[in-house]
Amino acid sequence: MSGYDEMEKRWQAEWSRMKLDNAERDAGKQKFTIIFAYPGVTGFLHVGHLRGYTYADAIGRYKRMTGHNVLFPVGTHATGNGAITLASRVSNKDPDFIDYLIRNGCPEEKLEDLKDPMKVVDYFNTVYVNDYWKRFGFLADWRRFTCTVYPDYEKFIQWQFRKLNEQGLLIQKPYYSPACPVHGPVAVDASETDISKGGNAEVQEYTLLKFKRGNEYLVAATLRPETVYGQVCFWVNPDVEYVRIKNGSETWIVSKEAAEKLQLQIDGITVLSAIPGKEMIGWMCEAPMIHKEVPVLPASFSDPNVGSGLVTSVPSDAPDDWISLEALKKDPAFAMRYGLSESLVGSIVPVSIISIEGYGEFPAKDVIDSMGITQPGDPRLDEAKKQVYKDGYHMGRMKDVCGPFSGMRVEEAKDKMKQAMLDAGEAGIFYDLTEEVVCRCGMPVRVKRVDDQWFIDYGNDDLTERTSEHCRGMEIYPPEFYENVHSTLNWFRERACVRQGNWLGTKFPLDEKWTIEAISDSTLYPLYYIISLYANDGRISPENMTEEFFDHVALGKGDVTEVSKNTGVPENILNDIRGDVEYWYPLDINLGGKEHMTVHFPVYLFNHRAILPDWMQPKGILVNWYITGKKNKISKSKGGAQPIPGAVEQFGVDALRLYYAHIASMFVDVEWNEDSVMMYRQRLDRIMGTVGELLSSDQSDEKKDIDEWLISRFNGYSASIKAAMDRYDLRQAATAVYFEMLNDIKWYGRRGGNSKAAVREALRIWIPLMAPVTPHIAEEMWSLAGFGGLVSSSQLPAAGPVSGSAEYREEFIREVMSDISQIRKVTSADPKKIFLYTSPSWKTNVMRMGLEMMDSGTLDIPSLTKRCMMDEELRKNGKAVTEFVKKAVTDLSRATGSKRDATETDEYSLLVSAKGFLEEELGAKVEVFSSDSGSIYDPQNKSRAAVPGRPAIYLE
RNA sequence: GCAGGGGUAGCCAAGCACGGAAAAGGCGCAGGACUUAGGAUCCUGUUCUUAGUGAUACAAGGGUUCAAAUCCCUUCCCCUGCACCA
Repeated sequence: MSGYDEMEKRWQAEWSRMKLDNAERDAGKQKFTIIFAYPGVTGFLHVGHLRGYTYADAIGRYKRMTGHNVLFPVGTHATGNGAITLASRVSNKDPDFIDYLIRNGCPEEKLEDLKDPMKVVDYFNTVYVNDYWKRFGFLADWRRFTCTVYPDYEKFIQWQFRKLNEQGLLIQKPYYSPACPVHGPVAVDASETDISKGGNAEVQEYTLLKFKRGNEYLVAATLRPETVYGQVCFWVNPDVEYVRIKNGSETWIVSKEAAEKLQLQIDGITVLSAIPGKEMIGWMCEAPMIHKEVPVLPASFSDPNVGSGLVTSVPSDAPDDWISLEALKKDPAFAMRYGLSESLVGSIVPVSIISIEGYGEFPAKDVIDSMGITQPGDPRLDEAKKQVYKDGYHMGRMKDVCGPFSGMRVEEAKDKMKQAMLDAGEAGIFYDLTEEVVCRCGMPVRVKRVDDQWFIDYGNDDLTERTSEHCRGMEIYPPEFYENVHSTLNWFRERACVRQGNWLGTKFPLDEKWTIEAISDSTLYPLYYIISLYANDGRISPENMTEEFFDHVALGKGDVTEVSKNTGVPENILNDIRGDVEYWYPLDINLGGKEHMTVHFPVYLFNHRAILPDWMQPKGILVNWYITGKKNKISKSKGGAQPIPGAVEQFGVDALRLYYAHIASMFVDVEWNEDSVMMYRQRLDRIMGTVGELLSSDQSDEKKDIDEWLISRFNGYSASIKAAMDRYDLRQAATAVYFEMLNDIKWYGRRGGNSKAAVREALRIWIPLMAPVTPHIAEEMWSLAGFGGLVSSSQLPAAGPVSGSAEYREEFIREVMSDISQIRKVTSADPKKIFLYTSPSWKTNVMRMGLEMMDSGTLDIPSLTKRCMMDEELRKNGKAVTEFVKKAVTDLSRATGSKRDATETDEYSLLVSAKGFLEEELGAKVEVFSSDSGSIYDPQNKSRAAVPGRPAIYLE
């Protein structure tokens, strides 16, 4: 129990009472609009998610305190089948899931409700807003909250798609998508939201090779159509039952499983009859492209679930083929069992077709040999296959035996040969998943052809170009993303934007049998936060939100009176909305997790560019990396991380916020670690304790040097922190605020600083700087200091002047102390007396001359020496001067600033004034001498080592 | 496959974009102070060397430069994201 609960809630209530969270248009103030990419409603969030959100709030708060009118709206994304899945798990009384809900604080009586997907959405919306964002002290404009499945939001999305259509950016074409027979298209991805198995599967394109035998075809599926010139035989699994199928006018033979898959991809396929694999062994069939008769041989590796279940054999470049052929040759008895004569098997010789640097005639053999694989079925064959494939693809060249493709690079030949066979009717295309995928409902997921799939045409050159161009003028962090966002935009092709099946989401306006897919309905939405305000309080309703309405408020089209008449929205409301849009748009910052670099951000940019005018184009993007779990990622679905309410209770909100802000740069992943958060908790305790002491201790009105130092330092921080915050570098800012400034305050006290005025001035600088990241404690201390008002609504004071000399003088003292303790350490002595000798003034003079020459660019050892020797006084000291000049010149060429200060500081009186302090700190008597003065106590002649900025030291 | 990031002290992590003083800050560790029993706090130290102002480091190896963790090249090793998943 942190005990901060009460304080946090008190200030949150106060901010709310003062309406700090509401964003209202104010023409006299510069606006700043920021959002974070809203989360999907898929369950409880964990501490990792708050990282990005916290950045957004801290930035918003900082902007508020630097003269901006800030709009920071939030929402959620419920499109998809997440809520449906959750609801069905509740309906099915899935014990794990029920337990998960209860454990995360869902009241038991709520469960009945959650059988309804929309209630699930509502429930989690409440949790996100109240338990996470409000609890974290965010100053978001809650009135604008929206969710992608709200009827008004859907109107907006439909409008957006009409606009895309007007631009000619919606296109239709066939598409191959993983689909469940019951639920339609499903997402196959590592998070396994839609599916229960096979998250790593990918859709792969196979080339179907047709091997003619009489009037039917044995159909093999291959990933390597470029190897057809190396075909020497054909593999059939003798233990598998295959089927004849009718495809148009042709009869094909494939595995039963493949037939089922093909039916989803090719119309009119019917199964004719079964045929055991055994029966086919020994057949001869004509290989495509090369038109040679090849024998059908038995192979156990031929899997009915993969591809067509039949495999063409290219031993030269396929390790499986090579090893299986070898095995067959070595075991004539086995071959005989299938009626294969030894001479037939023996006559099959691999054909070398691809030359790859570093490989011999038969790449497959080379890999097998180097990996030490000796028989079929070795699990490493998979790896061997990948190796040969990869090297062949990138470095390979087709050999002379490859007809018209001879000499081509494999990369190029692959497509050309595939196309040639397709054109000749010798091949087909088939899509399959790389591993078994099972839907949440238990049905197998297969690749299905969808004929009239709609796409958004992100491949459009003009759009890509204009979007890319706009990005050059944006503020995009990290810089790497600024650089490579262009290649991401270029890489984008058509993207399927609608889907069918049991999904929550907006109906596609051009054809309502489709539902708009989850990424596509979340591209232009920041704009909707401006309008949602009016929808949420009932000033407008979904029925009002026609195309004309959005054209007017978003694009400024049409005449208000006319639009008002047609939409039923009063003119003044239309004017207000339009005015808000003109004021708040575009977005200054869109903040999202690193995955969005290739997902949301590109489409966000594209859609803005496609639909909205120049002045509404986005200004900034900020990407945050993740908080990860130990070893593996913490994830929403799999859990493993601390629930947010528990963490809040344990550490307090501000400690968590500071943890996010400071633990690492935004652009690296961080492993979640409770001890680290605790450390930040303690640091905040220390700061509050220190400030409390400062406020309660007796202070004087007396002015001291150290006061000037403190204020100078704080002014310096104030400026550098603002600079850091302007770059959104919260970490650097936090280092200064929570570490360096505290250290300085401590040093100030140690040096005897206790001026009431200086302390108050320092706190007026310091506390507001804490407000963006740790607003609750900042507010608490602000009020404790009696500064009046809320620090959260105050403005950061302008940074005052920095005194270089005050800071140098203090640095000088610290270095003297450091040198003394250094000497003490090496001598392990415990001196009773410490003698300090400041530099003789002739050295200071030499240094000054050096600085002058440096300024005029004429500094070097001989010139400075010469100049010194012209001086009567210096010449007396000839040898020492030459030596010092050497040193001074090297020093000066490294760092000039501190040397300049050194020549301008009266070190003797500075040390004398610090004498008391030094004696106390060092626990010894301190004597200060100037090397210039005639009679000094210096038994070891240490004083000759003294230089400006570095007094000599003698311990005794 | 496509695209991108990184290797700095025992650990985390700044700095590298605009090359110029062992390299911020934190953690950990060691000593001390304090005074308590707190997941305290405060000092000091933490590459080596040395009565200090010296030497040497930034994955490895080359190069450019008066000067490189920072720029260029090569090699090795890690990591991340990738479209109907948000």
